Amino acid sequence: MAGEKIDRRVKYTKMVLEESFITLMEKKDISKITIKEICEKADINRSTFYAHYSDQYDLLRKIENKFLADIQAYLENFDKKYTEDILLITEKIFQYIRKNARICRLLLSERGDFTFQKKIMKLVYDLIISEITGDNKITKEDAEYVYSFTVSGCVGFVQKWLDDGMKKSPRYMAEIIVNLILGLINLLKNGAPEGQYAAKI
Amino acid sequence: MAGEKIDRRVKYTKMVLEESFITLMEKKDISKITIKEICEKADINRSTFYAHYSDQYDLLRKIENKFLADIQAYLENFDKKYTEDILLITEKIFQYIRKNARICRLLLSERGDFTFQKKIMKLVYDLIISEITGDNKITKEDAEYVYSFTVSGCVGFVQKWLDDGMKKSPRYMAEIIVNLILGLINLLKNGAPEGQYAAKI
DNA sequence: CGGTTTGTCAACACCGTGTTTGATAAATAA
DNA sequence: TTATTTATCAAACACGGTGTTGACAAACCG
Repeated sequence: MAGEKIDRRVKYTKMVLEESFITLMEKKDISKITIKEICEKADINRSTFYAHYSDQYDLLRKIENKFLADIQAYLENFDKKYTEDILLITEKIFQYIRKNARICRLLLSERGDFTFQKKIMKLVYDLIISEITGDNKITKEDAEYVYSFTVSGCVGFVQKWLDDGMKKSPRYMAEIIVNLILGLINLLKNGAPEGQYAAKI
Repeated sequence: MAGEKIDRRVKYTKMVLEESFITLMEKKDISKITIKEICEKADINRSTFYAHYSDQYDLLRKIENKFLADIQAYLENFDKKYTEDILLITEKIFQYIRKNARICRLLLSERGDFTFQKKIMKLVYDLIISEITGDNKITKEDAEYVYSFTVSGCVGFVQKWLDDGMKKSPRYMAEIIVNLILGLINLLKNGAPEGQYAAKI
C-alpha cells in the first residue's frame, strides 16, 4: 500500500487523462463523453487509456477514490491538533471545499454521484460525531434512520452552498450545520421537544 | 393537455419499450444498456424507438416525468379529504412507495438520479409543510439552507427504507420523519434548544 | 553501461448508432 | 363499409466509437 514507485510515463499519462476528463466533465454529462475525445484532448493513444481504465466511469471512480483519500489524509492531519472543537473542524472542511472548488464542484455538486457523496459525508460526520457522543453510542432503534437522514441532509446542504457560488463564509455554514446536527442528536435522545408531534397522533 | 386520444399502437410500443428498459435497469447500469438491446427484448424495431425517444436517457426522463405526475395526482386526490393530518398524509406516501415498489426501487433508490429525487421530495415536503406553517413563511436567512438539508435528508431517509427491504411499517417511518421535520422547524424558529452549540463558539 | 521489463502507439476488425427508404398493416374518420 | 391517415417494420446505409493486436521505444535495475 505504501508508495510503490510508479513509472514516470504512467504518472504523466494518468495526469493528462484525468485533467482532460475533468475539463470535459465541466462542459457536458459523462454519458456524452467518449474515450476517443478524452484521449485526443490529452494527446494519448486510446489503447493506453485502456491499459489504465476500463471506461469513463472507471476513470471517474478512480478520481473519486483519490479525492476520498485526500480528504481522509486532511482530516487525520487535522484532528490531532483541534480534536475538541467541532465547530472549528467543520469550518475547516468548508474551507477545504472552497480551496478545492474545481474538483468539489464536479464530485459534490448535483451532477456528482450521490452514493459517493454520502460516503464522504459519513466519513466527516463520523469523525465529528464521535467527539460529541464519545462511546455513548445511541442504540435507539430509529437511530440508523436518523443517521441516514442526517448524512444525506449534509450532502444537500453542501450542494446548496456550491450551487450558490459559495457566497456564505465557511464559518457561517459550519455554524448552521453544527446547530442542525446537535439539534437532531438532541431530538433523538430526548424525543420531540414540546410534544408537538405526539399531540397530533 | 387533456387526454388527446393516442393511437393504440403507440401505447403498446411505449409500454413494451418501458417495460423492457426497466427490466434491464434492474440488472445493470443505464450506461451499459444499448438501444439495440432494449428493442430486441421488447421486439420493437430500432427505428420505431427513435420515433419516440432520442436515447436511453430520454426514455428514463420520460418515465420519471410520468412517475412525478402520478405522485402529484395521488396527492391532489388525497389532500382534500385528510388535509389536516400531516402524519396520515406522510403515512400514505410511504404506503404509495411500497405499493409501487418496483418503479420506486428504480427511481428513488441509490441508483436513481438525486436531482429527480429531490424534486419529488420538494413536492411532498411543500405540501406537508404548508399545513404547519400556513402563510407564516420562515424568512430567516438560513431557512433555505435548512430547507435543502431537510429535502435531501428525506431522500436519504426513504433510500434507507428501500435498501432495508421496507421492513418497517409506513406508519413507523412516518412517525420518525414527521418528528424530525417538526424538530427542525422548531430549531429554526427558536434556535438551539439548550445553548449547547452557542457555548462551543 | 547493457539486458530486461513495461508503457505507449498505430492499425485492425467489430459493433452499435442514427437515419432513410418504401412496403405493409393497423387505426381512425366519414 | 370504404377511404384516408398514420405507425411500424425490414433493409440498407455511412459513420464513429470500441476494444484488442503485435511492434517499438522509453524507463528501470543490476
